[in-house]
Amino acid sequence: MNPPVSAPRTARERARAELTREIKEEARRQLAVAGADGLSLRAVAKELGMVSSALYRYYPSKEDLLTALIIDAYNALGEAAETAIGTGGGRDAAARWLAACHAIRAWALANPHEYALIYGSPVPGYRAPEATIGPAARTPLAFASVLRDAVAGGELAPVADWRPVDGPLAGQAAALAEALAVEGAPAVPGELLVRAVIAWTQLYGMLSFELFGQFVGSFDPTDEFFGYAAAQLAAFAGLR
Amino acid sequence: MNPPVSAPRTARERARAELTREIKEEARRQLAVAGADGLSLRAVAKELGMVSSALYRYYPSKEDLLTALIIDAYNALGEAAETAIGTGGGRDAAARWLAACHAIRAWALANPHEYALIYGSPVPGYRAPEATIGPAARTPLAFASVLRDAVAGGELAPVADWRPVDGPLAGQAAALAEALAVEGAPAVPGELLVRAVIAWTQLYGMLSFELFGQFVGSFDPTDEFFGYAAAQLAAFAGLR
DNA sequence: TGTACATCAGTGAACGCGCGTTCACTGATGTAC
DNA sequence: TGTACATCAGTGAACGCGCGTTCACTGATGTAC
Repeated sequence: MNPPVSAPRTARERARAELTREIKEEARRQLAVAGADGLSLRAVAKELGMVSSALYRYYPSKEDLLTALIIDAYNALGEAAETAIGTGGGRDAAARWLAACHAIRAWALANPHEYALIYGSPVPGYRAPEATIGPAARTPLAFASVLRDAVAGGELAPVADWRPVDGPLAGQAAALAEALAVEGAPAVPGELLVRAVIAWTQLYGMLSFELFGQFVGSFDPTDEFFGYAAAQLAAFAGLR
Repeated sequence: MNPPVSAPRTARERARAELTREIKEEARRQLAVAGADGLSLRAVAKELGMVSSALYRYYPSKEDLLTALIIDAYNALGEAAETAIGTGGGRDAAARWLAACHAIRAWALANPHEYALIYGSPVPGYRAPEATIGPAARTPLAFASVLRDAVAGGELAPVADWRPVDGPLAGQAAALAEALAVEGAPAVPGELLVRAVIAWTQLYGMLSFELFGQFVGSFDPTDEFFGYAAAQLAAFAGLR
């Protein structure tokens, strides 16, 4: 009946873990209403029935609380992408890629301020610490796994309008391919990577336009356009 | 030797016009350093050797000053795009489209905070007034003029990987085509519009990634990638 | 051209607000013997 | 099991700051006669 060793044991430790979480959740709630600039330690404390100075037992500064929110947002988005992509299960690479695109959009629409926190204009004066790098990489790595599977499974169609990737760009692509390489899996060609990153940036361009209101008066609501563009760009990248 | 009637005549009017401009320029300078949230009327006034309440003779509120900056930013970007596109002059549609893409990137890199002001996450609590709509439309309208010229000049290549545009998306595209129609010019097909907007969003996705630091560790510096992607997407849209 | 009045720019003080963070403290929880 | 001490959570007051905006005012500029 012993709890796992890593779990908190004493009442104090349990209370601390819980409050650390509750503070973060209340902060996230305020973020959703007022955006990153509207986040106020005093307001968070008041909502939790504490005095503002008490928060400093849990987060050494406002910046640390913000970092925790950013890491959570990256992880939530990354998890959504990973879940949508799954392990394959009979679906082809294009279907998995598209599922990730739609999952990312769904998450962004449900959490617009968290999306803005990680993909919008940087919070002035905030410098992302190293701890955010891993979580930030989850979504791109999930996409990369689809590319690897597509290469391994021969699920790539010859792409039209081909322009050779050469010069410095070829070098960058090769370096990126190496960084994404996985033991035992065939390497992802640099050209495919470049096209995939193009599709990836298009995805975020659409999302930012939709969330930040740039589509008002053209493709608004954006559902159809999004679906069309995502499918078209998966094909553009060569996935089938 | 009379000055034009619309020009300010009295010393008072001249001083007012000049200070209105100087306030805006000092505000822009602070924007460039600290971002939209760092913009402070008191700091602007201090820098100009005035007292903060004096600004209210020129802008009724901080929001109005921000609106002026936003309008200026849209106009500056629109003008850069229009200049790059020009009136044709022997260049084909793809070349003009690409020139606009590169001009927009150059402007964005030179004015990152102004770019963030108009294309980044919305300033919390700020609601863009109607006066921003016209300036905001300049850049998309400039792109649209290239599409019209391409249609008129038969400069469209058949696009590969074609997916039919139908359902609600076709309706939106048709409505947009109508809104962009110009007396005497052939209509822009909805399918072309959809593809062009895809290319357009990809452009801003790349720019936001580059400016907000998401390319660090992959395609950074981004010059080559940008050039490749822009050319590839102009072809994707069917421009040649 | 000169004078009387109206208009307007800019001042300086003040209002009322909210913020992040520090610090000495009290009282509860946990630990060692 | 009971006691003495150490650890830690949370309090409340305070510091020092900057913000947008209002308002009664003075003095300069412009205008009508």
